Formats: sequence, C-alpha cells, structure tokens
Amino acid sequence: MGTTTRDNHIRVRFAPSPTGSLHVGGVRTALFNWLFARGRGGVFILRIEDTDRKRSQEELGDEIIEELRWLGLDWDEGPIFQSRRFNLYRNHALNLLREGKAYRSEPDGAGGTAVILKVMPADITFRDLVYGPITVSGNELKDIVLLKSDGSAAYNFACVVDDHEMGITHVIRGEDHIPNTPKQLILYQALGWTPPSFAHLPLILGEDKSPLSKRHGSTSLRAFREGGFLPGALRNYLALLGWSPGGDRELLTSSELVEQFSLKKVIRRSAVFDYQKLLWMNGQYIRKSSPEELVTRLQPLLADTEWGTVPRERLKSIVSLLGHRLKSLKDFTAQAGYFIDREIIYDPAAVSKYWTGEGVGGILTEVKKEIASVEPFTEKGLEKALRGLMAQRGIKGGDLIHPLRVAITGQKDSPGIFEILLLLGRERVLSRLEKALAYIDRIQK
RNA sequence: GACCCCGUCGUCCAGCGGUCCAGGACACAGGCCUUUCAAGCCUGUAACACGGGUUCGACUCCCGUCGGGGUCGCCA
Repeated sequence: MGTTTRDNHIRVRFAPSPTGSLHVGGVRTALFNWLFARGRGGVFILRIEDTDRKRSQEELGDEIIEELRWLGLDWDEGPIFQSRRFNLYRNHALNLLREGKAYRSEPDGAGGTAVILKVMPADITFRDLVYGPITVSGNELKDIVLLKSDGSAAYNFACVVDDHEMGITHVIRGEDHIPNTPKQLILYQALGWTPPSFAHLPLILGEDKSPLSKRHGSTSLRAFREGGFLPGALRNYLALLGWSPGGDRELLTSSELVEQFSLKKVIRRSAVFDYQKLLWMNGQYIRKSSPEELVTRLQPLLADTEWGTVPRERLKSIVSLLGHRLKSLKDFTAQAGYFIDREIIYDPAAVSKYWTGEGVGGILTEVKKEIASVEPFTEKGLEKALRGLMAQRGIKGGDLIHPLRVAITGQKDSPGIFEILLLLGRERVLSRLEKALAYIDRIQK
C-alpha cells in the first residue's frame, strides 16, 4: 500500500505515429495504458508522433483519434502533436550543444547539419516493470542523433523531451522498444532528468507466428469496427492478449478490467492473435446487448446498403428476432436478407431437400389458405392454426415447417418460423407462398 | 552476425517446489435439446521443447542446447 500516495500522480501516454492505420498491436498498447491509468486514478495522454514530415499523414492522425474514441479509450490530455513542438526539441538540443555534450555533423548535401549526442560506451541496466532487470552491453551503443539535418527532432530525443515535459511517470509500450530504452536513459542522464518507469509489452503475432501485418488480413482497428465488432468485445479480447487477471476468468466488463489490471500480471511471451476467439467473444457480447444497442451499432454499417432506408423500428424488430444469433454485426445482411422486399432466391440445397417430396405443393396450398384467414395474426394464432393443420393431415411439424421456411425465406435455416411469419406480415407471406407454389409446380412436373 | 527477450494443449490463458497421471476458454469431434440453424448443456481428443543440474521432491529454481521473436536508420 506504500505506493498508493503516488498513484494520483500517475501519468501515462499512448504515442502512435500517423504513418499507418492503428492496428491491433498499437490498440493493445493504448488499452493497457488506459487500463493502468483508469485503475490508478492516473492521467492518460494521447500524443501523435508525427515528426517525420515525409511519412506522416494528417488524415491518419484523424483516423487514429476517431477510432480510439470508438473503442472507448478516452484520454485526459491531448492529442498533442510533436510536429508543433519543434522549437522545444531544438532548444534542448542547442543546450546540449552549448554544454559540449553534443556536436554537429558534417553538412549533408543540402547544407544542413544534424545535432548528435556523444555517447560513452557503458553497460546500461534498467528494471522493466514487466520483464524485470534488463542489461544491455555498452558496445551496442552509438552516438545518438538529436536533431536531423532538416532540423526536425529524431524519435528518441523527441520522445524523451516530451515524456519529461508531459510529466510521464510510466512508459508502457511494445517490446520492440526495449532496445530504445538504454538510448533514452542516456538522454535522460545527459539532460539531467529523472527517467520514468518502463514497462514493455509482448508483441502480438499472426497465426504463422510472424509479426502481425497486412499479410494477416485487415488488422486495423477500423477494419474491426467495419467488420461488425463491438468495442466492448474488442477491449475484452485484447486485454486478455498478454494479460490475465489470474484464474479462469475470461469475460470481464470494462470496469472489472480496470479494477483487475496490473502490470505485474502481464505475460512476457508474445501472443498469437486468434480471430476465431475474438469472433466467439463478439458473439457473447452481442448476446448480452439489447436490440436497441445493437441497432445503434448496426445502422452505421448499413448506411450504404439496401437496408439504409429501413426504418429504425423495423430494424429493431428484426434485430430482436435474429440479432442474438450473430457473431458479428456484419453477418446481419446475410442472415436477414428475406426481410427485404425483393425476389426470394431459393437455396438449391434447400429446394432439393424440402421441395422435392410428393405432397409439398398440397401442404403449402393449405398453409396458404390457413394463413389467409387466421385470426388473430399473432405468433400464437399462427402456431395454433398451423399445428391444427398438421394434426388434421397427420404429419409431423417438420413436414410443414421446412417447406414453408424455404418458401418465405429461401433458406434451409432460420430463426423460429412463427416469429418470422409474424414479422413478415400476412400479405408478404401470402405472395411468397404463391410464388413458391408456382415454382414447385414447375420443378415437380 | 552482434545485443536483448521469450518457450505449458493447434491458439489464448491458469499454474507461483509437493494438492498436476497439469485446469479454463477458442477451435475440433460426439451427444442432448429442438421445426431447421445458431445458442445453451454434456462428453471427448490435445501440452509442461530437449539435456543436465539443485532438491527428499520439479511445469515451477539454475545452466546449456534447440526453437521462436525483437533491435541494430538523420523511421517511429
């Protein structure tokens, strides 16, 4: 408990560079920073590292900000753009130059000179909050570029200056930054500053154990949003990649995540990203969501489709019927196609399985008659009427339901048939039955 | 190549020297339920990389081997 007094001072940051879309690795880093800050009453800062004028793209910075918001990782300060802080870096570099700790390089082709810190080779040891003590042998260390020839700040320098200026207490970042840490420690020393604590996170790999990249499909946060994933599911899944609360708990709410999270329980070995498990978890979250919530998440995905004009209330009834069967919101259009008013396309497999039997046409004719007159037109009323018909003809439920399902949905599978009849409405069902009858007549001849 | 990190079921995690012939989850297989599919429930297959130590006793500690990964830019 001795550390709790300091907890209020905790300040962490997520510092992506806008040279590409935010991918799951970066998102996981952001999430762990956020969990750490939120669990300890700390401050979470967003910093955009756009010092590279050539590779940074403003739109990507905007995208990162937008996607982070969608994920629900809210920050307390920022976004701070490094590109607007060149003077700050310059002043500190000039100081080091004046103190004789740094020197200028030979002019490059354009006449510009870089400012470079002199480094005395020495072994460097630091205590990583996740990996424990790490020692890097001194002969690995070379002089460190502070300012590039074009006057902009080099990564390690800008990073150290900002982390210090922003009062960062814990640097939580990917394991690929471990080799940068000794260099940054040297910079802190040269500048006479106290370094923050460091915590490195294991990497996330693709199924072939190579680092996640475009080859492994779309792994950007945006792709997951557009792919119908829920932010809560993504947070939960990503939190479990490289960390666990101990024991067998897997489904945790965000507040439980915040409560339970600790750097001490972060795993040291890199993890393979398992899309299947994410999908399963997304299904779990979908099932826990109300139709109202699902529709809200669904509508943006539907905007440019034939569903774009379907009224929200209508959407809500359909979602409450089959929303809980989805693993991803994106499956919706594929599963709910028969609720759109257009020609039903009969699945050939369904036709050969359920429409080739002898009495199918006869049964559906009677079903049609029954549905035309059934009162009240409710789920109960429909079921009573059709069950009555089955009894009267001495057939099993499936003998009537399967052919009927194909007629009104075109598919082999669907949610409960009576609910669908109700939602489709009498007129639609009748006209679909009529078309089905004609079709059956044709193929059975 | 040099430096650093890592090594439990196919995958993600649990395990913190004995209670482990190793537990949970995803995936997979079979079953139940059921108008179908999904869900749900039940059952099953499947792992401590290898070799030395240390110890009365190692998945757990140490060393080595092998394997995987990271970094070696005036990129971040």
